[in-house]
Amino acid sequence: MPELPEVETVREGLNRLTSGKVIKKVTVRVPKMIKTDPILFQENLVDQEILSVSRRGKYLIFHLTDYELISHLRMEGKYLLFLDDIPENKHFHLFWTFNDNSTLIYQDVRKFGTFDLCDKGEAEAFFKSKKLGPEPIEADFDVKVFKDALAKSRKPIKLLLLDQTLVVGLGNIYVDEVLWHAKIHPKRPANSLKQKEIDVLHQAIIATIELAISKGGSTIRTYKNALGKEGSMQEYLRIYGKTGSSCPRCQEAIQKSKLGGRGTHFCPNCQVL
DNA sequence: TAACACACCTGTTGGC
DNA sequence: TGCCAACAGGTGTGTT
Repeated sequence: MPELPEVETVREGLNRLTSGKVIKKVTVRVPKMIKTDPILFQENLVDQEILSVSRRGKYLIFHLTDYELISHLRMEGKYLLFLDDIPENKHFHLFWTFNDNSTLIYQDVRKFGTFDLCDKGEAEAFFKSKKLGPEPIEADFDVKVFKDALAKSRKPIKLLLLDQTLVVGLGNIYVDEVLWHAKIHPKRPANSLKQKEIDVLHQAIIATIELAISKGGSTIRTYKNALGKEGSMQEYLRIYGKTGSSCPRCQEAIQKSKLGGRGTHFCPNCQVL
């Protein structure tokens, strides 16, 4: 389940493996994943060079000669590069064959991933239309702006952090982790948070994402990076997936409930509603 | 406009 | 052993 740290790790691998390659052929097996015109998608990508691969939130951006290709991995999307022979796999949905005969493949068991092909310079407008919040880094993520946004909503804090408008990159795993670190119950209304709690939460978001990136992300189910390697952040998770285990802080049994349809882990002692 | 429910999708898991 | 329902969850869309 790629969240920002996993996407960043994939980006790094893709940038290393594909920059400088020129696309010679595109095969799309699942057209519905292409959100712009699938025919134009196949035609326009031919002869395009991959200049670099960047990231905005959980989106990957392939910077091409004349276009910007925006890719979202959603739940289980992953990229694989084959230098020659390609094994048969029913979950391989998109193929880019390069000038050196290597092939980049997009694999996605659930077919949730999306692709948007934009003209050069239009990616920014695409992200603006999605109302994406700042990156969870000190330079972008202003605590005062964060505080003002929280004060305007009665939504449970977990759901607000998941919706990508206050800050990008958090998914179900890291939201549970940062709320545990900040000792905030996931169901707390956003506008009930005190200044000190917001400061701690703000720092927990930055620190958790930074640590996760340095560990290559978390491999919970099927995630692997573009080099086929697993991350190690799952060894540093304190609460996600630990239902019934002792809280590392107070030894109380960790509980799991549903919030917004998502499995939600919390310590009933440290994170009081 | 905000809040919420549900659809998308398929492999895995647990209960019977 | 086999069947079936529940579950996993990021995002878009529809409803209230």
